[in-house]
Order: sequence, then structure tokens, then C-alpha cells
Amino acid sequence: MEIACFIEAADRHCQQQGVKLTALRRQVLELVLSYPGVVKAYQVLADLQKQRGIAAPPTVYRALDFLVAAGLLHKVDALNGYIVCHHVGCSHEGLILVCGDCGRVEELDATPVLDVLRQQAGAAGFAISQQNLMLTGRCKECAV
Amino acid sequence: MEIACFIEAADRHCQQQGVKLTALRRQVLELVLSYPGVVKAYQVLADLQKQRGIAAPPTVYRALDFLVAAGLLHKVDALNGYIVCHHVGCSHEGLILVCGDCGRVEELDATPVLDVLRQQAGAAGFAISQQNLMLTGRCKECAV
DNA sequence: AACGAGCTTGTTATAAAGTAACATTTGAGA
DNA sequence: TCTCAAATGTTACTTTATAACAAGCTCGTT
Repeated sequence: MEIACFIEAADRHCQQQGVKLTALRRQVLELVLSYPGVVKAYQVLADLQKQRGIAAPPTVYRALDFLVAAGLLHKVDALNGYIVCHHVGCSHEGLILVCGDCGRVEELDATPVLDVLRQQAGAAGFAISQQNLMLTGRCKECAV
Repeated sequence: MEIACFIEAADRHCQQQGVKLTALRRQVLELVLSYPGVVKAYQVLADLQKQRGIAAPPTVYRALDFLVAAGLLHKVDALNGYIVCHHVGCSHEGLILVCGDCGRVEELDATPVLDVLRQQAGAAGFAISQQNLMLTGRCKECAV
């Protein structure tokens, strides 16, 4: 099962960073993992409520925020949702493509391109962030 | 005054596209233009209410949606806001950098980089959109 | 002018997304 | 065991966004 494997990697990743993947956070991570693409916070909340009877928005948002900060999830602003980061241990930099229609996600290795962009941005007084770099588009299935 | 000039350009742009820059839409565009950076829908709504007494959310959202569709504004998902597009008539492709802290915005000419990215994305079954390409980061002032 | 089709705007109500503030629990170290 | 800090629970609320239907406007046709 892929999920278990990912959770294990996540666990190690958190230990390395000196942060704690608590039971709740793990549970939320598993819920997000159980979806093929983008998930919304309130969807996770509903799932969590099914599993433990009751849960309030802050519970989910805090866990999601933690997981994003830890680099285990990405926030997809364009869709108000979250996706799993499939390059947790990787050294190269990812650029995430999100289908604005269906929420499908693809992560490119964009290290070379980003090097160029960083330089351009630097000249304009900007530092492009290390995380959560994302562009929107349309996937093959949703193409007109 | 720069605003008047921009509005004129916007007018021409809309005529070319066969869409109408109505009084309301123009008014909303002017309000967005009056801000240096990112503006939020409800901020525009408040301004609009000051100017015309009453206005409801759909009024503003519809105008903003129109302006985005027409290419006159960009939506900044990361901040739930909108900015003016400073390259309305331009042929080259812009890539927008948004400071996640202060909302400052910079538009790069990223045509060459985007050519490369399009190819990579195409190989992965994705078509990167023509509009609203945006990355987040930190501007000089907000840098740690 | 009168009409109607289609776009634009007004209006009401409500849904969806996110957070502030404080109470309570838990767990690791003194 | 005690204590502090981090994590979670809880309540209430704010902010953001949209659905659904009514009314108005514009423009071409008769």
C-alpha cells in the first residue's frame, strides 16, 4: 500500500526537521492521501467527522497548515485546496501544474528553468519562493 | 493622469474583442487602478458603495470576473485579490510575481522561459494557460 | 414606434472558506 | 511530581463567494 509507505517517509521527514507528526496530523495526511487530486479543507473536515464523530474547522486547518509548512502538502490557492507533495525527499525543485478544471496535478522538475527565473526575478527585486510554486492550466482530458 | 490613459486603452481593447466596457465595469476598473497593489473584492465593494450608495457582492464579482476574462485584471489567488494587468496590448507573455507578505506585484517578461516550460508541460499532458501565470515570493522590502 | 432576444445589473439569501480567542489536554524535561 | 510549552478542543465569528430570480437596458427587426 502506497499510503503506508508515504506516511513512513513523512514520519522520517518530520523527525529530521524536529517536528512532530502527531496522530491527528497523520490522520489528516492520510485523508488527503486518499484522494487522487486536490482536496478541500471542508472535505477533509467531513471525513474527519465521520472517523471521530466531531471536529471543528480549526482542527483541520491547523493540521493542514502544519503539513504544508512541513513540506508534505502543497496548498493550491487557485482551487482552495490541498495536494500531497510527491517529492518530499527530493533535492530538485518542483513546479506544480494544476488543471483548473478537474484539479489534476502534475509536478515537473523545473530546476533549470527556475534558475533562470530566479535571476530575472532577482533583478526585479523579488525572491521566488522555494515552495509551492504552481501554475495553472488544462490537462489533456479537460482540454477543449 | 495615468488612469484615464489606461481606461482609454482598456476601452479600445474591449472594442477589439467585441465586448462592452460598461459604466459599471469601468468604474470597478478605476477603483482597482486607484490602488498601488492587490485589492480585494470587498474593498472594491466598499468603495463602490461609497460612490453609488448601494451595491451588493454579485455586482462587484461580476464586474471583476468580466475584467479578468477580458485580460484587464489578474486574479491573485494566493491573496484573494485582484491587480491591474500592465501589459494589456503587449505581445509578450507575462509572468507575475506576487509578494506573499505585502501584495506588491511585478510582471516579468517570461516568453523564453515559458516556451521551455510549455514543452515540458506538454510532455506531461498539460497545457499551461496563457493568462494569469503567477508565482509567489518575497519582495526586497519584505525579505527577511 | 413597438416588440422581443439577449446581455447586464439589481436584489435577496445563503453557501463556502478561514480565523480569533480562549479553554483544555498532553507530553517531555526539570 | 510539577511545570512549561506545544497541541488540540470549542465557540463564535469574519471574510469570501455564489445561486437564483427579478428588473432594466440595448439594439436590430418589423
